[in-house]
Order: sequence, then structure tokens, then C-alpha cells
Amino acid sequence: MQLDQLVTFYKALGDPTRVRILAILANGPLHGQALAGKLGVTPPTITHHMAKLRDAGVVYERRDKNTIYFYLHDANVKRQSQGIVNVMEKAKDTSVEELFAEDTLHVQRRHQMAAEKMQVIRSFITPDGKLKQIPSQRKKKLIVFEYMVRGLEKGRKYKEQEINEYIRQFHEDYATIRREFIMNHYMYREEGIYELNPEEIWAKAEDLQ
Amino acid sequence: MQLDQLVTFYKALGDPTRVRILAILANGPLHGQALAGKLGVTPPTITHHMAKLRDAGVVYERRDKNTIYFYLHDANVKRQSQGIVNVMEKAKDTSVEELFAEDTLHVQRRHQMAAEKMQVIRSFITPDGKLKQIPSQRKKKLIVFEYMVRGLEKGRKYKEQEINEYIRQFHEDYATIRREFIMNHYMYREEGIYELNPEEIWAKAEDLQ
DNA sequence: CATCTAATTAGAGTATCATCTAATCAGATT
DNA sequence: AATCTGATTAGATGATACTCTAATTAGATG
Repeated sequence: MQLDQLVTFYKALGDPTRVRILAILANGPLHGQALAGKLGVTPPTITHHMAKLRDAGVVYERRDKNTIYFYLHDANVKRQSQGIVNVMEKAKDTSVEELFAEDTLHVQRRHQMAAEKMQVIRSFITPDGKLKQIPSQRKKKLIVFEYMVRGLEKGRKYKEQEINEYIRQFHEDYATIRREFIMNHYMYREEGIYELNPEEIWAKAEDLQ
Repeated sequence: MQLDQLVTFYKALGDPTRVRILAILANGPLHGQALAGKLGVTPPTITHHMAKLRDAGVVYERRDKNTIYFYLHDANVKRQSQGIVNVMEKAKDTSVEELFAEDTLHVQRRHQMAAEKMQVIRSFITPDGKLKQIPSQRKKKLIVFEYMVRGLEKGRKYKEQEINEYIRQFHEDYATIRREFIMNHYMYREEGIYELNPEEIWAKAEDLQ
């Protein structure tokens, strides 16, 4: 349980201007100058606030020419909103000192997770790199997708053609998998061009169960 | 939708010391000096933080001789935790300016609520003040209880005897109703003594539906 | 009433924060 | 290369916030 992360989140929402920004972004992405206009503040002020919102993990951004569009990271906001409720739950029968300690339990859990992933990869990917079948269990599916997506370059723009070919290295049904890549936020599509999303916004296997 | 209230809530949770306080209180109420000891800060610091937590509606307090015990207001924390999620929902298809305006809709809704309450009271309370029956619908039940409880004095300590008699003015089944008073946080019991809770912590009919 | 206990207020110090103006940077376009 | 556009950085200012010590208050008790 990360106290810093939690406090950063609540601090980020503890300012009226930033709450307004989120309310605006709930209607769809928008760029800095438009936000500045709508809120009646200067662009540097927006830069300042967006840095805080980004650190808190409630928005992410995407560049289009000179313009940076900010996106509300919906799922992350919802998850982090439960933060204090989780603390209250877990605090019962736990001393506060150990509640916020990076204890061995967490390290252990991470090791377990890594092992579980390797296990899943081994059972779904053949030695020559083919995907035997798309896992139906969501957690396993995400593990496999995460593995596949690691071969794509961050920041590079791919044509649909290229994505199809890339996926076909693993499996014939590139259409389904390409759609899953979008649905689970591994990739982003605009006008037929695909690009890897920043890792923070992926659906993550570790968040499940 | 109250922007100030929402910001106050998130500000209150945007400090590590206060989050620790909530984690401690999750194990049960505690008084100022104990908190100060556990956290390694001085009593005035606790006073400072508790004022913020109280303003945010996440704790309430109860005095016992010279000692003030702070209680976590569990239900309120959970409800307010959804604050930003609600904003994001409602912000869709609503301009930000009107989203946070105290618009006529709210005033109207309050009027409606008042009317609904009178209606319920009239149908469950006879002209000579007797409760015909305990409403089974939760919302109506709360309306009736709120009405009944208005006849009790704030701050006064009642013996169980007295509460029973008071309730019997309305209905024979004082035991059930007395239990409901506790369950819905209208009253507080300690060692057979009953006392009205501050209104902020009651279960409220307006929060339903 | 004198005393004890726990909490609060007052006031100060230091840190953080929100916002601005002016200057700079990073891409894109001509 | 020169220019344009939108974002960021630097630095200043005034407001808040966190924490402390010292003094005071409010109840309870002998």
C-alpha cells in the first residue's frame, strides 16, 4: 500500500481548478490552450496543473503536431477513488506502521506474479513463438497480450497493414487481436494509424483478482 | 453539486498525517492524546488536523468527561469517495459552469423532498400523533424516524427507561424502534445511556434513491 | 475554590502551492 | 533558414498549510 501515491491522488483533486479540468475532460480530450480559455487562466497555469494530474495518474496526453491533447484516464480515477476505503478496510487489525510499509509480502507477491506470467506464456506460446490460442480467462489473456505487445516500438506510428503483419507472427486471427489491443488500451488508433500507448494506461494483469 | 464540499474532502485526504489518522480510527474511536502519541506529533497538531477532517465530514466526535473521542464517519467517507466519479458522470453533456451552479433544479428537488416528507408523515402519523405502523420501505421509515426523533433534546442524556417512554408516545413496539434509532445513527448508546447524535451522521432520507 | 486533565487558541517559522509575466523551447510550415 | 504555434521553464508574489511552543480555556474532581 503506497501512502505517497494515495496522497498525491487526493492532493491532485484538492483544487477547484483541477476538478473543473476533469469535468471538462469528461466530455472528451482537449488541448492546453482550449482549457486555458475555458477556465480563464494562462497556459503556464494549465501546464502546472496538468503536471500534477499526470503525476496522480488521472490524465495522460497525446501529441498531434504542436498540440498536446489531454485525456481523462477514466479507469485509473475510478480505481484510485477507492484508495481511502481500501486503507480503512486493510487498517483493521493491522498496525499503521506496517500498513504503509513496503513489506516483504509485496515483494513476494510481485515474484509470484512474475512466475505466474512466465507460466502462462510458456503454456500459450510455442517454443517458436506462435500463440496456440487466445486465452479465454481475462487475466491470462492480458498476460499474453502484454507479452506480444512488448515487440512494438514505443512512439512509432504503425499502419494497420503493419500491425496486422506483426500480429500474424503470433496468430492468424489478427483482426480479433488488433481489436483487443485497442480495447485494453495497449494501443491507440486514429485515422487508421496505430501507436503504442504509455504503459500506465494499459489494462494490467496485476490489477486483476 | 457542491464544488467546495468536494474540494474540501479531497484536500482533507491529501496529507499523509491525516491518512494515518484515518487508518488508526478505522480500528475504533480514539482520543487526541493517544493519536498524538501514536503519530509522534503534539496535541495542537492533532487539533489542527481534526478540524480539517471534521469540516470534510469524515470524522465526528463525542465527549466523555475531559476526553474527546474521534470516530471515523465510515458511511460518509464511502459516499464522498465517489465524488469525482459523479462529477465525471454528470459532466458529460453539461457545461462546467452549470455543473457547479446551485441551480433551480436543486432548490426544486429540495422542495419536492419537503413535500414528500409531509405526505409520508401525514399518511403514517395519525392526527393525535400516533404512528400507525412502521413503514417497511426504507426511505419512508427514515422520514418517520426523523420526525419522531425531532422531539428529543440535543445533548441531553436519556436513560433507556426514558427513551422507551418517549417512543411509546408514538408506538407500542418501542424495542424495535429504539434499535432502529441506534442502527440508523440517530442515537448513540453507551452503558445504557442514550444520546442524540449530531445530525450530520444520521442516515438521511434525502440520500436515498 | 483549588487543582488536575485534556483540548484549544495564538503566534511564529518554514514549506508548499496557485497564479502570473517574460523568456525559452520544440515541432511544424513556408 | 526563417517563421509560426503551442507548450514549457524560470522566477516572482501572495496565499495556504503543517508543525511547533507557550499560553489559555473548559470540564471534572478533590
